[in-house]
Amino acid sequence: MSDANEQQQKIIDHTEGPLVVDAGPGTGKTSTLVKRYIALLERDVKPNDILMVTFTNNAAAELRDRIRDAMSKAGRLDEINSIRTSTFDALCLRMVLGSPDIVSRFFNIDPILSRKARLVDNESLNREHFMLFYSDFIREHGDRYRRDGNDVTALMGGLRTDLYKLINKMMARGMIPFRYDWFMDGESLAKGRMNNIGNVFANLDMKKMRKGVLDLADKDDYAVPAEILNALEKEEDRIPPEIYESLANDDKRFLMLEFVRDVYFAYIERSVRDNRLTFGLTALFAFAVLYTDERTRKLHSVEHMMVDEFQDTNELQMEICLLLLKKPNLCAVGDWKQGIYGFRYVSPDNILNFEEKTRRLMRALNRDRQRIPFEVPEKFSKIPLQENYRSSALVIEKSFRALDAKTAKDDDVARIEDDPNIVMLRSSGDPLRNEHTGFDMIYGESLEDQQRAILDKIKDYVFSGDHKIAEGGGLRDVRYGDIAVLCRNGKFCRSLKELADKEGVHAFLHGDVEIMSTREGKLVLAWLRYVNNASDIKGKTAILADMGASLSYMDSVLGRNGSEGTMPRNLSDQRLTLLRKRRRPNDLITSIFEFYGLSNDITQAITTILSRAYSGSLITISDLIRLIEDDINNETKYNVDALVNPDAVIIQTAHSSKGLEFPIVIVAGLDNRSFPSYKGDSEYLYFDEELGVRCKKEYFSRRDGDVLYERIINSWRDKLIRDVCKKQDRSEERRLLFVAMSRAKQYLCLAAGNDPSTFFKHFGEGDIFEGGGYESGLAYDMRRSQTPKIAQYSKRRKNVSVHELMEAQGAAFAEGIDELSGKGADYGTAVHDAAYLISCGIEPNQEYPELEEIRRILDSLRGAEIRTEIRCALPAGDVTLRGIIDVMAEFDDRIEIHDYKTDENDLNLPLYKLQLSIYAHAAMGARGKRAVCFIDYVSQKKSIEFNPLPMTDIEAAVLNL
DNA sequence: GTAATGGATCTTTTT
DNA sequence: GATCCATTAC
Repeated sequence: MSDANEQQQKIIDHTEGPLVVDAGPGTGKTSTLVKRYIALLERDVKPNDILMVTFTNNAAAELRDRIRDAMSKAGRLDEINSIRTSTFDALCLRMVLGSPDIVSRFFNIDPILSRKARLVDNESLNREHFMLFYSDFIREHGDRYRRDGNDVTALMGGLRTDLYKLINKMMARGMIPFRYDWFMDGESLAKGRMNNIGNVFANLDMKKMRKGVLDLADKDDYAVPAEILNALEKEEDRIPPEIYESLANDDKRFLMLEFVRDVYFAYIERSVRDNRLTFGLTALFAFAVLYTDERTRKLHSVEHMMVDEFQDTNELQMEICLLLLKKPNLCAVGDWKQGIYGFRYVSPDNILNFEEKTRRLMRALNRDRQRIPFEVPEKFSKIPLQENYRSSALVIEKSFRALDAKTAKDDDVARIEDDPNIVMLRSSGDPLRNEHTGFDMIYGESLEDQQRAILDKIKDYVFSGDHKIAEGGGLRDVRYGDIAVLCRNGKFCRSLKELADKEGVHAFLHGDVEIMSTREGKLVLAWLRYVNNASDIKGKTAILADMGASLSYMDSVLGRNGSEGTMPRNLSDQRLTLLRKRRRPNDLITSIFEFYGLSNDITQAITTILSRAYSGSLITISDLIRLIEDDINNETKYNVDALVNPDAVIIQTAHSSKGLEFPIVIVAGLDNRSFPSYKGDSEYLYFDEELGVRCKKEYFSRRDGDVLYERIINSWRDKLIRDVCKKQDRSEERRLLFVAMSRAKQYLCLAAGNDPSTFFKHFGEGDIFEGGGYESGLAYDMRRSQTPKIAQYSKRRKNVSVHELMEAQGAAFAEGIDELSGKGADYGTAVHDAAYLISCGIEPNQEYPELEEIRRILDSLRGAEIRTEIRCALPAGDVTLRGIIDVMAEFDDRIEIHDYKTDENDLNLPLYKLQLSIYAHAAMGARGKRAVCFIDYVSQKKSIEFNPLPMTDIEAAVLNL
């Protein structure tokens, strides 16, 4: 391990009292943490008294490995098994299951959590559990919330999902309900700080306010009370107190708050009764146990605590940290600039205002008795790490520029040099990185153009020879695996990956996938339905449609055109086989995939998820069906452990790139409204620090004679508050851009489409560094930087179908193409369709003499992964050739490309060789294996095997166009 | 100059 | 259904 730099050493030596480490990207915080750990041991602190907390299992495991390593080097082998590293969640679970009975004491409820309580990590199942509980709650207590001309039950009827989300947010925020009130300051948090922000109203433009109210009064789906309008009439230039009062508080809202609290509390009670934990509940209960029980506190508390990624902690986690300390030795390591998890109710506040928050929380937690056994420390230290060992000076400079990029045209963001919280870094890594570095910007005229420009840029990095990677003190050429493309959203990732496959660029998509919406997921759903109920039309239709059955065929099979209608024999047989496995879902699902010869990362993930759900709380096949349907509806994503090709470009979201580094990074999709994203909170029920718990809808009733009109309408109060009083904070988008850009070690590139965002323009328009005050005194000069010329991707690639290309190859062949065989083109198509059905395991209802040969060919491919009718694309010259491969069989060592021909002679052979060679090159590019071609003359019962023609022949053919 | 209107386009996810 | 921005209206 290399020596620590000056600042790192300060951190290592700082062993007494609270310490915040501002660890920007690439500053070596993990190695500093490891060294600090060893330093503590050398001061005779026992391993049992040092707790290292991280967020992910990976991070915890890595930290543990590195500490072990360092300890064995330091000759401390005897203590190696006492290292305490943990994730927050594992730590909390251990504490809860250690003293489960305390939870009931804290909440004063009858049911008692048992040691066998289970943590359910499937979000769909948890949501479903909540919904079941909620229906029971409404049935029993719904009437309570219909009073005083209000009906919260009706209001919430359509907002159940929002309610579930809100409760989870409140957990993270440390808002805890009791039966009749809230824990600590929960109530004032729920009500919001409206009373303290009178000055917000004082500064409001009365004209704007008046107009806002009057506009809403005119609309059908709002109901502004008459007294508010009257008040507005009277007061000319001052905001009438009635409006102020009505915005801040009103009875309707208070009944809603009561409802939310009661549901929240009853949900906790029910979860305890069902012995069922979620991640949120586990943390909440861990806090409850620590807060209540001195014994548990003593059992788990430590003298030293180091928390990594502290900017990602929420309020509850920070409280748990404080309750776990014997002494004020909390070392919080993180970087507020990388706080990008606001949507999980985390804000960089914990690290930015560490001192103030610690004081406040300690006071609150010790208010009635001393739970934290020390006084609020006098001194809080903050040490920044300023040496960056990852990136070139250029990359660092550009990354920091992200922090003052405007998120909208009129955004007035402070320049980074004016922001006291920003600590500049110097590049201290391999000096070769500063020689071989670059910053580029590219854009295209459309989304696809942008993605093609990205792929071209990748090829340029890899093949032009203009770029070198610094490694082990030397230089080497660029490989695909050095490059990462970081996008704002998953959709962009997926479409880019698709295009990369078509263009033969080796790429690997990292990230969670909506696996239930894939073909594999839908097949399982269809089969489960069909197995569960032999007359399930949806299931049967999906199975047949997947096999490419025609509409008329499906009608006859499903008995829709008057006939009896039976499923094909092999399908009904398969159903019976599966039915016997209905109690063994793992086996059942595996068999479904086997039937299709499917075995890949997606099938793997689906099998695991469904089996796990089954072994948990689900019992029947209909439960599994519901789970899959839920996941499809809710677009639930699951992690898929894909096989990683070490030499492939990594495509992932900017969020998931946190903590990683790559020699070359392309930040993609810097498009207007996309990155930065302008999308606001879509929840109708939400919590906001200032506004408290609010609802965008309200219950409205009007009595007209004997008739009562009831409606759920938009809340004028909420609309006004958000329109007039709230400005939205998009700083997180800047931090996300910062995270993405600072992953790069040497080369950085930004990409946009036809409508670039403010972020993209920030780096492209004019010389933004001119006259700037970059007198930071650091080792590089920012003003030296050039604004790059933006290379536009102008030439749009033309798509050419393989058949067009063949037709263009001269008169000699043209004749043959039009009449594929003596039997005509229609006949050829019919045979192809039948062949497709056979490859899917279905017997076609029409028999052709050629099918015997086709069965023989498919038989000969046993052992290979067979895919049929695949679209493929191959860039050649300045066009992209596209076509459909009849059969592609992938063996371990090779790929076989087959194409059925019904010709009676060999006249078109040279042309077909060209056609299959194109397919072969596309397949070789996509799969990285050699390919062999087979022209299967199924009418003549012979196959011609050959090696694909070289690319030069294909390019020559393109020139003939 | 400012206000009203219309068009385009819309996310992230450890445990 | 919200929200920014460009265009039009005054």
